[in-house]
Amino acid sequence: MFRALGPQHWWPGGTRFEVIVGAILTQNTRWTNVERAIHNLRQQKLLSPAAMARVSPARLARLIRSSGYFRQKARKLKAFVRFLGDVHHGSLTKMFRTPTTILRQQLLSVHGIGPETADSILLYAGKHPVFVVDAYTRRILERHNLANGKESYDELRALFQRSLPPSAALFNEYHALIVHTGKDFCRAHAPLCEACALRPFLPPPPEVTA
DNA sequence: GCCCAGGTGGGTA
DNA sequence: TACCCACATGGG
Repeated sequence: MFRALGPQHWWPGGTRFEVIVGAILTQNTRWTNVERAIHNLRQQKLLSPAAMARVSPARLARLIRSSGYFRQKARKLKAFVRFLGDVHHGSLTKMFRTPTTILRQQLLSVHGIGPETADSILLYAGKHPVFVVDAYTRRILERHNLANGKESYDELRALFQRSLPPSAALFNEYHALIVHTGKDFCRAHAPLCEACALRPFLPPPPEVTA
């Protein structure tokens, strides 16, 4: 994938806080919709933990409207900056100095941060070597008979982390490439994929209803 | 019009 | 534990 598609440059320019905001806003949402919301927040100078802690939930929701679920996500952003203030004195530097497994547990306790968002924050904002699993990762593994669909998120994450060197740069690129190819991973890049080259793409069987 | 997107939390059995 | 469902905008 890397040879064919090159580096994906995920979250190269933004601040750590911007990456975290993006990770929350992009939940089940296209990145293009998130970009407008980020743009609004930057324009209003709200892309800092302190500023976001002060803004009203209603105004925050209005500014991030384009990213969908805007009331829920405003609440989630507020929950994160409150956590950051309460537990890490408002400092991302202090937060990311926390050992990976402990910080992961802390993040999972914050409203609106589930496993994928926690790992995206750890990896893309904090450069902690955790592998981010998403719906595409699961589909690709199932298609290649490396998973059966019953595994938990953490089991799939463990599969990658025990099979690869613990490199944040590698995990960054790998997850980004999986998301970039998305649902068309196998079809669009069949020449890269031995399993798919040998076995033409088949749509999933229709649901059988009782 | 319909489907889907870089999920998560709350409710019910 | 294992499903359901709400959350909501914007692009193909």
